[in-house]
Amino acid sequence: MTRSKAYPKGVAKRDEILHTALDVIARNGYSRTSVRQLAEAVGLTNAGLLHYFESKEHLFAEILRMRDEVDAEAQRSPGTSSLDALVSTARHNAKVPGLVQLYSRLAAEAEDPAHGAHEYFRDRYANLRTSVAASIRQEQEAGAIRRDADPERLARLIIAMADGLQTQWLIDPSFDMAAEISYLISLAAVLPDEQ
Amino acid sequence: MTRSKAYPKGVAKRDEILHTALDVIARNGYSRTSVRQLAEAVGLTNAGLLHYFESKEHLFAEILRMRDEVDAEAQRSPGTSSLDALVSTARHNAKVPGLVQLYSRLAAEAEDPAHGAHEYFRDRYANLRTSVAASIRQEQEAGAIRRDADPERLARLIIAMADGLQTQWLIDPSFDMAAEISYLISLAAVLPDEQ
DNA sequence: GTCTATATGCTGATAGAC
DNA sequence: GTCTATCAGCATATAGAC
Repeated sequence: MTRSKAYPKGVAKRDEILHTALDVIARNGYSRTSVRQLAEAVGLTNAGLLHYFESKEHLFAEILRMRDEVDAEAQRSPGTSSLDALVSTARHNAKVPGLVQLYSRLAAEAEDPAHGAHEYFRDRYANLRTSVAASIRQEQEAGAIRRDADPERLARLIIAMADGLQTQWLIDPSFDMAAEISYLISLAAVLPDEQ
Repeated sequence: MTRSKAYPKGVAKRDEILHTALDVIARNGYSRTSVRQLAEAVGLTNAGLLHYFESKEHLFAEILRMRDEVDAEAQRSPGTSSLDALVSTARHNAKVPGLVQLYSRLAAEAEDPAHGAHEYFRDRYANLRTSVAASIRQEQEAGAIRRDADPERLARLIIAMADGLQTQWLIDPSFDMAAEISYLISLAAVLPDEQ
C-alpha cells in the first residue's frame, strides 16, 4: 500500500497498465483494441501510455511475460510435471479466451522478425521445449511414457499441438482443449497391451 | 489466350490479382503488404482492386482457397493418403515461406468472428479433419496405425500440430517441418515391439 | 520522470463521377 | 470496370509543459 523504493510509482503504473490492457482485450477482442483505448482506460493519453513501453508490441509481450510468471509460480508446487502443467494450463485457458486470443494473435504477428515480440516468442519456445523435454525424460524413466520417443522432438510436437488447438478452439470452440491434450499424452504413454 | 464466355475479363483479372498478390506477399511479407501495393502491382488503384473482392480479408482467403484446390488436385493421384499429403505439403511449404506466413497470419486474424475469413477457416478445419480421419481409419484397417486411436481426435491433433509447427518454423526456421510431422505419424504407428 | 498536445503518414473502405 | 476524392481510424514521433 505505502509506496517504497522497491515499488515506485512507475512500476505500479506499469503494472496497472498491463492488467487493465488484459481486461480491455478480454472485453473487446484483440482486433478492436488500440493503444488509444488502453490509454483512456487507464486515464492517460496514448503518448502517456507509450512512455512506459517501447511500443504496443512490447506492451503486449509484457502481458504474456507476466502471465508466464504467474503460471510458473502456480506450477512450482511439488509433483507437477510440465506435461500436467500443459493440461491444467489448457483447462484454465478455456476460461480466459481473451488471453488465449492475445497469445495466439501476437505469436502470429511475431513471425515477422521486425516485430517487437519476435525475440520473446523465439526464447519462449526454446525454454518451453527444454522444460517439456525434461519432463518427458522423467516420465520415461518412471515408465509412464514410451522410451522410444525422442524427448526433444516430442516436446516440440506437443507444444505445436497446444498452440494449434488454441487456434482451432478460438475459431470454433466446440471441443475441450484440455481433454485433447490429455488424450495425446495418453497416446504417448506406454501401452498396457499392444493389440 | 482468346477470351471466351467461360473465361471473361473479370475472372481473368481476378485470377491475375490473386497470383500477383501471393507474389508480393512472398517478397515483402504479410505485415508490409497493403491493398494499395497490391493494386499498384497489378495496375489499379486500391478502389479499383477492391471492386473484385468484398474486402482485403476476403481477397486473402481466396488466395488460400486457390492453394487448397491446387493441393487437392496434386493429391488426387492414386495411393496418396491424407497423411502422406500432410507430409508432402509440409515439404513443399518449406519452399514457399510467404504462403505459409499468409496462412498462419490469416488464421490467427480469423479468430475474430467478424473477420472476413472466419467462415473459410471454420469450414476448412472441419473438412480437413474429416478427410484426415478417413485416412487414419484406412491406415488402421491396413494395420499401419494403432487401432486404439480415435480417428477424429487424432486427426484434430495432427492438424493442430501441423499448424503449430508452421508458427514455430516461421519464428525460428531451424528445423524440418516435414520431418517432424513424419516423426509424429511414425509414433502413431503400430509398434514393432513394445519394450 | 511523467505526461499533454500536436502532427505525420499510413491503413482499409466508401461514394460517386466517368 | 475503373477512377478520384475523401473518410475515419490507426501507430507512432516529437516538442515541450510541469
